Amino acid sequence: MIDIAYLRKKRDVLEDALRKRGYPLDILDALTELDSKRREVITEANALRAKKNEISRRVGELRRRGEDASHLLEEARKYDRLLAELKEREKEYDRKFWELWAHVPNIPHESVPVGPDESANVVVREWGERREFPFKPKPHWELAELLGILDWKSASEMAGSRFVTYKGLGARLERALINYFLDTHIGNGYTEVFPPILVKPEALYASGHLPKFHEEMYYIHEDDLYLIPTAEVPLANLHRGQVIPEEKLPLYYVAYTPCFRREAGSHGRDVRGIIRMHQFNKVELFKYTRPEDSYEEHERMVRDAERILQALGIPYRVVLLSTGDMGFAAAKTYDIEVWAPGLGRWLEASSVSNVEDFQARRANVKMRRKDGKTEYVHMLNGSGLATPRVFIAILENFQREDGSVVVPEVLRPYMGVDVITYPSRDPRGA
RNA sequence: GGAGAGGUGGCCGAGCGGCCGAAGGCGGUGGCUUGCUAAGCCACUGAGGGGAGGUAAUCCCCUCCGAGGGUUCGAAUCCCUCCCUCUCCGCCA
Repeated sequence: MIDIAYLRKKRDVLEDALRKRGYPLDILDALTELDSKRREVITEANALRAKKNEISRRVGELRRRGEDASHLLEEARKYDRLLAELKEREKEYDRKFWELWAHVPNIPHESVPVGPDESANVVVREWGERREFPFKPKPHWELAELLGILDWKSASEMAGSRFVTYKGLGARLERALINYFLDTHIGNGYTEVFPPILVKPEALYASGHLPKFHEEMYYIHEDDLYLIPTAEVPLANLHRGQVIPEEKLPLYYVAYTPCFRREAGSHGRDVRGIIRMHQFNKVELFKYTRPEDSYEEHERMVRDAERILQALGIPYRVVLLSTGDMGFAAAKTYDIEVWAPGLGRWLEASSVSNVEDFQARRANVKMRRKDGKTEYVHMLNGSGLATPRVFIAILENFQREDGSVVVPEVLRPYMGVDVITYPSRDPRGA
């Protein structure tokens, strides 16, 4: 949610923002109309309430002196019907206005390239050498099959499609990635959080996932709870309704959670392998910052995510999303895409966004300046990283002709092996 | 799941039908005192919204005491529903 001042005083900025994002502008006229009607009714109702309050005050005075107040009571009752009707209209306009306003996306930052879709995205930098293979690199699902580290049959039988069972060194690799990501970020000053994975609707409203993305999430009707689609949700709710002293900012958090997505509307896309799953693991970075620091912190967050891929030796590129490709809440987003030679394409492993005060307004998170004034904080989120895409990149980039996979150096302490070979066996157990 | 207690401002904590947006304390800000520090003294210090005024200083009004309804001329205070926290019991990883 953005500041209404954009509608009232900076209409040109707002129009420009919607145009850049490819949103229709007609919503603004409706909003302005609703806003002025709403204000009209509020003013009228407030005046009436003031009158009633005044009468009540006088009744109180008379009663205290033991005098008769019946003529005032009669007068007060005269206002009741009028006030009741005004209240209704006030509520109605208010509801309509905020409902519409909640559909207005964030204002893109001036550094964001303008364009209709991903074709206008800009590759900011590329890191690492894309390896030349003397043989045809296999896609990860073939490698996983050869190594026996992913079990599709058991998963589909117990849970359906887009679920997988990691086995042996596959399970170990997954856990190694999670631990390595967490340990690295904690070392960079992020505080580890392990939050609830089921959350109430309010939490999703605050993060901006509701009402728009209900269909994308798993919902438990009996308890009115949702499975989180990303740890961004609980992390954005960590300080809901709070006022944070300026000197405590910035706050850095990192959380590992499983993430659950229904992937409605993506039937038939990425059906092979673990590119797109209903359940996957992700280590999420999150920051609360002062408004003046958020863009610098944004850059640092991207670097924090990149550092992991550098340490793993996975080639990647950083893409600055265009106005047409950015998410609803974001003011600026970088995607980090890893190279998957078996698939022959780049895969998004991370998305790092500065949402400025967009979520802070919804979640009502403010900071207190040294002079006592309060202001909304800025919030940033980014994957650091999503494991499946990194899992894929490791298998496909470090595969050998026989299908075995060399484990990146930094993961070896977590893995206990240098190479994943068939039969995949955990050296410490069966 | 059963029984009880409670949710008040940045925090703690009074108030239980009428100038209560809310005593008191802590914290914060400004000032005074002080050789410095510590202490002390004084003042200020919640949020959201609407309006007037130069999109200023400032002023007026409305709303908010977990959320939503209700009773009443009037509710933080009474009633109902929901949410949350705590204590005890039961159950359980």
